[in-house]
Amino acid sequence: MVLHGASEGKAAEPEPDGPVASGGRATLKTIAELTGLHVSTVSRVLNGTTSGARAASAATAERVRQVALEVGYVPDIQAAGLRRQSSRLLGVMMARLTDQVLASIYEGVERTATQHGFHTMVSNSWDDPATRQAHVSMLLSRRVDAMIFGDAHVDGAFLAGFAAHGVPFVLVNRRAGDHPSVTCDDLAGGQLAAEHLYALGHRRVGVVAGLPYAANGIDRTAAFTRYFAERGHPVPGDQVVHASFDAAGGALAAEKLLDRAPHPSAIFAVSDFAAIGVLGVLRERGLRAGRDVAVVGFNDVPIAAQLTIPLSSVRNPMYEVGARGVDLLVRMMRGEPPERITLAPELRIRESSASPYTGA
Amino acid sequence: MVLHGASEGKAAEPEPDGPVASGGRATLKTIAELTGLHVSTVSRVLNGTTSGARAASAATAERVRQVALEVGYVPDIQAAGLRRQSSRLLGVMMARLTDQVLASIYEGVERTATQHGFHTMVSNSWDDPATRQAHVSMLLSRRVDAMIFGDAHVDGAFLAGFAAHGVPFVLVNRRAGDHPSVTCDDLAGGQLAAEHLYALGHRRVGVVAGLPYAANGIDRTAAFTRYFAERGHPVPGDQVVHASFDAAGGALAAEKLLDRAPHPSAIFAVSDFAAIGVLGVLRERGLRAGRDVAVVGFNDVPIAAQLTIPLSSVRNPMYEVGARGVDLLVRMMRGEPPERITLAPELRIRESSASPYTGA
DNA sequence: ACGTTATAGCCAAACGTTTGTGCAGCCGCC
DNA sequence: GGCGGCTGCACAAACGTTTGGCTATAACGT
Repeated sequence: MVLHGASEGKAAEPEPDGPVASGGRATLKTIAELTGLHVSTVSRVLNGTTSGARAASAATAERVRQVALEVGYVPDIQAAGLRRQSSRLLGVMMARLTDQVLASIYEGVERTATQHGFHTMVSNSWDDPATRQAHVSMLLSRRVDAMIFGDAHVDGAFLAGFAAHGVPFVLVNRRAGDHPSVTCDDLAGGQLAAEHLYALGHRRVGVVAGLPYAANGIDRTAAFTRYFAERGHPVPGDQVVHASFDAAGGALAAEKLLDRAPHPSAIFAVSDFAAIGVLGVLRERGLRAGRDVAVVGFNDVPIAAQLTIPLSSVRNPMYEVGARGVDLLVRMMRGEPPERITLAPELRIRESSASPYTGA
Repeated sequence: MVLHGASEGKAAEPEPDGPVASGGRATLKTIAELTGLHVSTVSRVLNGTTSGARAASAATAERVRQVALEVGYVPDIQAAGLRRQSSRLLGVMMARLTDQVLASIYEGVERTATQHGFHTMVSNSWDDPATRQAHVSMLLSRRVDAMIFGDAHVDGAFLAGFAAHGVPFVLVNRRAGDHPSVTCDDLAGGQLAAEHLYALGHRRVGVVAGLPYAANGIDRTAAFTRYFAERGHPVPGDQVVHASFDAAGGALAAEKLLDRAPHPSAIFAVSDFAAIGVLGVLRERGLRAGRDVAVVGFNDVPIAAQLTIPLSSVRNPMYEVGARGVDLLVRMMRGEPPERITLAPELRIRESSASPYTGA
């Protein structure tokens, strides 16, 4: 368990005639000199190329591994990547990891990438084109083998340019154009929320719609409003307000929605944190969520169920989205065709939307 | 803004006599051949080594930059790192990025590292030794120039071993031993919470203490209980319960604390998300936070103020912790001495602990 | 005995950079 | 007009790997 560097060896150890490079960290050369073997042989042993013709003898292999352990050899992936022309590195762009949804997706990405033998390098783009561009250039510079984008804009302008690099990529969380992607089935999710509120008797509803360039918010909103429109209760344009996915955005949007008289009897927020912002504003105005105004969020983050007024939400399999995204990417790198995958959402009804509309 | 690869050039362009390596992506060699210069000259130009004696002429430099742009050259940092023996990469270990506190700290780390010309590579350790070890080995393999640990265990066993690598590091979020670190002043923070609740009249208090190996939780708890003990109201051992920092952990701990009769009149949770778990349990038991039981959290995450019962909290300058951590690390790499820095917390009183204890 | 084949390992080139050194040409100076 | 110093670039050696090709020995079948 305890690691130890090359410099930790016994100082008085008698050195073989040749000057053993004991200066910096141990490299293949260090081991080669110590064992009297050639560096290529050491490399093959350590890479487990034991199968096939090129294998070393069992005894040699054992000796190499022994010495490698002793000197605390740790391979230089940079050098290997240079030679191999592949970094075994996946670049990941997220809008921001303080968004728990994106952090959860990233966990799925990281875990699954590790299983496939890839490392990941993640950056926050803050949904800002310049920052995104800078970080992507950085990742390209580090020769990532592929990319995962969790911050796509629905217009797909950036991705069109990026595709020219020939680096394979898949989108998670937000789809865009016909690029390969793994997302929650946001249309189905939006409809679930609509069905639920409609069934409760709500007809005057408002939507906190998320950022206008994010496909997840767009789809959730579109399916939701379509459902009401199809039943003869179209949602007026001013009752759909765009805002950031966090609590502050939700609060801002709620202010606008509730300034209208009569205020909506139900609010659908396309993100739980935005919904929490809505709950806060309701309380400030002396309205009780679940009684005066029904609230439904999206994603079903862990705290949704723990809130003082537990929040109804559409469950988004976030970890799964990340995991499946990497799976798809790996398949694509093997030459399999790109896909657009959607994962099924699930409605979780809680107190914030439990009681039927009384027409108050 | 739009990127374009080397393969995007006009196909019919007449090539200079030598075979121009137009196959894969553009390298220094590509540019060298296109300009008729030597690769070393190109390198110097592109690295902005314009100062001093070795500079290229202004005309040459301009031509090089022009061609570099045309062929869409993007440097190979791996190769540069190999030669330069420094990756300009900072490794970051966090317990898990779905913890908004750690994600915020990471944002500070990422931003500040970028300012200093470093890239960051972050991994989730899940507070699990084996996973931590695996990811750290990975980062070492990628030849990180330094490390930031946000997941230190207070015993410091792992770090003692790690120090042998000679890779400089600083701790953020959780201190350990006398390793350099940047943390919130958790002792001061715990005391702030204690002073506040004591002043309100609470004498029978409980603590949700966080994970037993996390110094931040330990310090916050220690200062809190010490304050009460010094005033003749020691907190019984069974009223200090350890749990994870998230809502689930807080809920679990709250169950235990409230099973006791009489239950505590105030609960201090060393994390806001744990506090939210506490709020949930209070509600389930028909107790009202802020009236029946005062609750104070820690960190002051954005949603604390937005909750239906806004949560009192001790503000932790999380972003700042990350940023200052990198600053310190960079200074250390320049040879300046290590430090242990603490940042001042600040009490934010809200409804969850606004009313004085009535002795109910 | 001899050709064939498998085994075990060495050799060297290559990946794309950076950087110390060498070397022309040119300018100015005495 | 010789010479020192500067300018502007080229040369080549690294950095640590991986990998195709090669060689020497051994085993083996005929």
